[in-house]
Amino acid sequence: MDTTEILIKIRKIVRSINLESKKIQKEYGVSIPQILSLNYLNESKNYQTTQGELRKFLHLNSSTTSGIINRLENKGFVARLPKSGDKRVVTISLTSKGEKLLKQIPSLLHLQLSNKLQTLDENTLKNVEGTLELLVNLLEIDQIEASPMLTIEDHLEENTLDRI
Amino acid sequence: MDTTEILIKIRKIVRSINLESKKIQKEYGVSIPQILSLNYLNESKNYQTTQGELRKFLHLNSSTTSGIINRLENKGFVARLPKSGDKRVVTISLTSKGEKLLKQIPSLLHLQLSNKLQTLDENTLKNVEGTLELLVNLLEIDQIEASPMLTIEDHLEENTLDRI
DNA sequence: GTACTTTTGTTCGCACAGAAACAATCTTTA
DNA sequence: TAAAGATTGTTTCTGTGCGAACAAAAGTAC
Repeated sequence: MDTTEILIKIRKIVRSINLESKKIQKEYGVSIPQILSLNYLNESKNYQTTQGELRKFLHLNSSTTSGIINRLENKGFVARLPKSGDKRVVTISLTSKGEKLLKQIPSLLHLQLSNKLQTLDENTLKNVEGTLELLVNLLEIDQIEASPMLTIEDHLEENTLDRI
Repeated sequence: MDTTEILIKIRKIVRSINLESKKIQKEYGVSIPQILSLNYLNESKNYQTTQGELRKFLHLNSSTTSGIINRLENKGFVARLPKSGDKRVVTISLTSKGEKLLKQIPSLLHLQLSNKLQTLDENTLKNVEGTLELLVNLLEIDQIEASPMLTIEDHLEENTLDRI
């Protein structure tokens, strides 16, 4: 029964993170995925990116990414600029209002989980990382198998984008 | 930057599990939370339980649990029997249709994650469990702090229910 | 150079998830 | 016993997340 306990533990971890996301949303009006998006924009060239780049960074479905951008756009933190050469591509830009917000929000490093993690000693932290990496790999093998040809490239690309 | 990488890794794990849940839902018409609920009912006395018990087992919000029961009820796998002594309490019962479904669904142990986990050797598996336990504890401390008096009991109660 | 295919995003429908507000019922207390 | 409070669920609102269907634009083939 070890494996089902692992499933439940993962569920618990997810739930805790969701709860923290809700808390942040209540305080600052933006959720964690929204903050991750704003952060990505803030560190992008010209404070701009495209839906596709953001999608790859967040590892999310295109429709989900669209929804997150919609909410940020409605609040005025982000603007869609459909101007570029390829007219299919929508350029997303951080607004000054969005930049102002980012400065007021405590960095993600101040999240409860991050804080707690930093209290761990070096070896334990490395172990945590290694275990998660193991789980990620265990799970991602199937995704590659279940996907068409391009996925292996996507996968490599994803890994190179694994930074906040 | 270790901590942000950990956050992203957790996101990836969650996403994989969600994808699997969607796949199961497409094949069998029920999602993982719904299957967990049916399983719980199947192992309960008289194939019956209450919303509150199920909520504690799933570690979910009352409104979320309500929604899951609604979907199961609409499909006829579960019935609400408002008969018990305490008229606030809603008894939930597994229908024969629900029992039939459960027999056709491969056990949760056949989930991809579970299968993969079983390929690991004893020590690695123990390590995975330990790490997740560590994360759970790290995260749950805050929930207790942030909650009113009863929470500590709730927490203990939750732990005794941590089986599928 | 028109027809087919691919790429890029959006929209819709669904499920999950939580908070807040509410209703109904039970319990306590004054 | 009548009023105040607690408990149990539901409903409503919002956000995340995915797949399917779609539209628009770009690229390819013939």
